[in-house]
Amino acid sequence: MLEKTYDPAAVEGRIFEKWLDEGAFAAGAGAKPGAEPFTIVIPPPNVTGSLHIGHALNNTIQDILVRYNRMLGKDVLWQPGMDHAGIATQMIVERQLMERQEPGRRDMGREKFVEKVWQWRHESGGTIMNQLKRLGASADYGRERFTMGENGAADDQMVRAVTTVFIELYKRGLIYRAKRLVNWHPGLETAISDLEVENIEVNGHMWHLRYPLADGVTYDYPIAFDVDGNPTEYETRNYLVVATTRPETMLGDTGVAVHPEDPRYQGLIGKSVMLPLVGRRIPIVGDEYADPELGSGAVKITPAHDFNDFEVGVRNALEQINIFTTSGAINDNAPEIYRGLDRFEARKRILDDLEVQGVLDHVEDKKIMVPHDEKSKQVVIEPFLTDQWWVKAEVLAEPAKASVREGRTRFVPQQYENTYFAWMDNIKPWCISRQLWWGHRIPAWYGPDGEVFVAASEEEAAKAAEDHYGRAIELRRDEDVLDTWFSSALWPFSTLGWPDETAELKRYYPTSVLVTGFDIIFFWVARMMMMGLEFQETEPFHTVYMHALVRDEKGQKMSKTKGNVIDPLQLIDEYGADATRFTLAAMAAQGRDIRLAISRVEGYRNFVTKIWNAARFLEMNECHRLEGYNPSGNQLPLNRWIVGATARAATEVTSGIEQYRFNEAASSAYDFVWGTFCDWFVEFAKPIFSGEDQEAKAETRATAAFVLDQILKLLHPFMPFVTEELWAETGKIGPSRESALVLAEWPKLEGLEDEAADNELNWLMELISSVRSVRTEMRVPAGAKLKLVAVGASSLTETRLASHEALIARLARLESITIDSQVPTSSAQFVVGEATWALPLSGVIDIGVERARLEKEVGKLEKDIAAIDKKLDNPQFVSKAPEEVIEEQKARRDTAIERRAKITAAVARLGA
RNA sequence: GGGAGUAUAGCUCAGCGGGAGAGCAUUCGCUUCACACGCGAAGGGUCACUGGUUCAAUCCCAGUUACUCCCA
Repeated sequence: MLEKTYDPAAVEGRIFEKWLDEGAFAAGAGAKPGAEPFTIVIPPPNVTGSLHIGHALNNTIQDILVRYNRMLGKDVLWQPGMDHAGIATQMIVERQLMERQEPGRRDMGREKFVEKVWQWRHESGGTIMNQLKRLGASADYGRERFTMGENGAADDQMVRAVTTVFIELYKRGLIYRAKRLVNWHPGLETAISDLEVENIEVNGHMWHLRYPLADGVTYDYPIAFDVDGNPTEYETRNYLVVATTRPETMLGDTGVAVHPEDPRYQGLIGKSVMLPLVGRRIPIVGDEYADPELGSGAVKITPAHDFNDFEVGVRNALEQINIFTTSGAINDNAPEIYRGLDRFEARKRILDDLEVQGVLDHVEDKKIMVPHDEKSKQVVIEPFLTDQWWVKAEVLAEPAKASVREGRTRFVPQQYENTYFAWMDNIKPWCISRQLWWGHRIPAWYGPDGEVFVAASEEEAAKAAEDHYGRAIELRRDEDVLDTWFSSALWPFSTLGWPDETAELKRYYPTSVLVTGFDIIFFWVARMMMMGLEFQETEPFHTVYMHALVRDEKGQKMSKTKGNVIDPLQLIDEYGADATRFTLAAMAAQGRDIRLAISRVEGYRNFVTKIWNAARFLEMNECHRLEGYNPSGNQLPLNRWIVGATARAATEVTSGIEQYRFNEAASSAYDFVWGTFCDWFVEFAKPIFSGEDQEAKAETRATAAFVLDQILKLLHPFMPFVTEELWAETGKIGPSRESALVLAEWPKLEGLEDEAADNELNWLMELISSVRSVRTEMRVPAGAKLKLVAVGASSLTETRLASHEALIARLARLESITIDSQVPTSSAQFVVGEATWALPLSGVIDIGVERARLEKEVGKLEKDIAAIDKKLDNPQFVSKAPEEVIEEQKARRDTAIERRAKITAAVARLGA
């Protein structure tokens, strides 16, 4: 006997262990012979991460797809794993060393430090994998991969994959080394990706500075204008005003740009200014980058510290002078008094000095966008000129764009293709080197003259160097590591064994679908597409499903600082994994963010309990599965109806999942299970179970057990735990189960619909609902049993009444049901089908209330009829609308008129 | 500045050209032999606004307003 309520906490762990023990998640488990493969690679979570609500949604959707396809009998692989998160992991271990007051990274040296990080990875990294298990994710954990491999050794397959790709791309001229501006993190002292930079609007200033013209040059600057904007008055100036939001960078200025068409400054192009504080003579150049409308129209150019200035510098052959150290202090390229000052301290000092020297013209307040480190949002990112390794993403992007344009990879929802193209069309060279110790070390060695040798090992590099120099020579390995995403981009094939030609690679690549959030479309999709096409010649996935962002109830992004984070593990603890998953699935409408409300989770927890109790009820009534039960062989309309309804539900759930409309699949299942099976079928079955008709009882029991089986299957992808538990419980009696539910066959129900049975049961439900409704409106005490009189009943209705009398009496709380030609006096009346039904309520009925109730309905019918008449009276409608629409309108009109007549008669019968 | 999205019941959201829906909340009733995490019933909407297309618009198109996100 099942417990009264389902206790997820007591069941989930045990069920999960069982699945693992049975190898239910292993690649190919339960696959039919000759089955086609279905593959999903997990978007690798970060080894330092823990499960947040976005992961919960992402993995719930993957698991729904995986479990569904597994039940279809496909050869399913869900490949799990994590990435090594270069920066985050290194930071965690460094912080840990500090807390333990152990020697820091630089004190212990690279080798020892990396060892420490590995130790951390094995001891405390990857908690998220266990958290995914709590969610019920059915990935093939035996195949878990890590972007750094088992230990990072050169011969580890995951490391070889990265090395091979690097060397190949280098050979193909798609990787190169160059000195360019990068986004520099002065705290971590490494380059970071543009995608790790967040531009934040802050209150800043625009400082206008007077740069004195060299060689005694002067010019006339307009200071007054007529109505047409033509200058009427000039003053003679021996300086040029430039505007800047970052005055400290002036130490690195190597030019001033004005627009070549700007009449104010045209004559100054080719002349020079003397840079204040520094005393450097720098040229005035004409460049369209200078916007005459912005600021003074003249702009200082600091090629080494601004992305736009860098371009201007290249165009005009300006010098690049770096004035910062790697930690963001002023370096030796600046005048001595500023050296060693932090960049913010330097700004203050420089402003003071400029003011003293009369260089500061004026200051205005301005909202400015400042690049910040997107994780901490505290550190200001610095454009910084360094030697880095780059991938020609603009070349790799071409085939990746073609794949989507030509439909070999499609996005669901499709509108995300725009985002993809927008980014791909403007893709910039990808900086792949990072000044870290944790990561794939770049396989490049340098000779004493700076000659580069890219090779798979030190031996190979040494050999190449010997060939080059004609003698053995000492090489120095590149200190840097690769961007974590460089290795993640290989994930769809590196996890399958590449560069070795494994059976898995052959079988499971390309994968089927990538499930991810739109916020990381560039990280994942674009890079995996580029690498997949370059190294496997095939797109890594045919479908990219982009799911929504989970927000809080008010629509705000969840964040720790706002304190509005909903922890999925807490939800699982409180409501169970099934309710948590079902909520996320039910709210995952395409192209729309999810505003997660706890009340929804609670509601779906109730749904889990409801299913549990329905199963419990069946168990109590000996509804056991029957060997050889044939759902199309049912005799009773009730049973013929419910199996048909089950088939409809199965079709809806199936098509919902197939179309990535998870909310539709979930709500179809919910409506069927609660609204049809529990609310009606089970209620209808009760009198049969307690009745004497043994044949009807046997058929209904078997049908109930059959339908419950289908329900468990249909819900399994959404609620794996409770369904598996019930599958086991209901498997204890009757024919033995062929497998656990996780490997059971997805429902294939065809030819079970029966229109006659549907009509009969729909009539029955309408009749019962009508009685209940009238009872409530007439304020009949719930306990009171009424008489029901049918007037004007057809023979079909009489037959139906006869066969369902006990049932109707029970569910509508009736004392008797009779057929008469007259409506008894003092009756409440209603119409179902062709008949008028009366509930004699003498002494109870308030004629006024009853009249009002009926007249309200007449009024509603009048309105409906008028609306339909308006359509039918319109010749345009009759001539242009499709035939079936016209027929439908006519039919609706007829039934409404008929009904109106009956209710009007009922009103008349109430008398005066 | 460029791009995308969203406005439907008190709240959170479905609704894919012909009769406005769900869950939660609200109100009323219920020791109905699975379930109060329940049962039954009810109230509640100018489908943001203005035009257009169409025989017909919550739905398609254009514009307006408000909000959200992405990119600069």
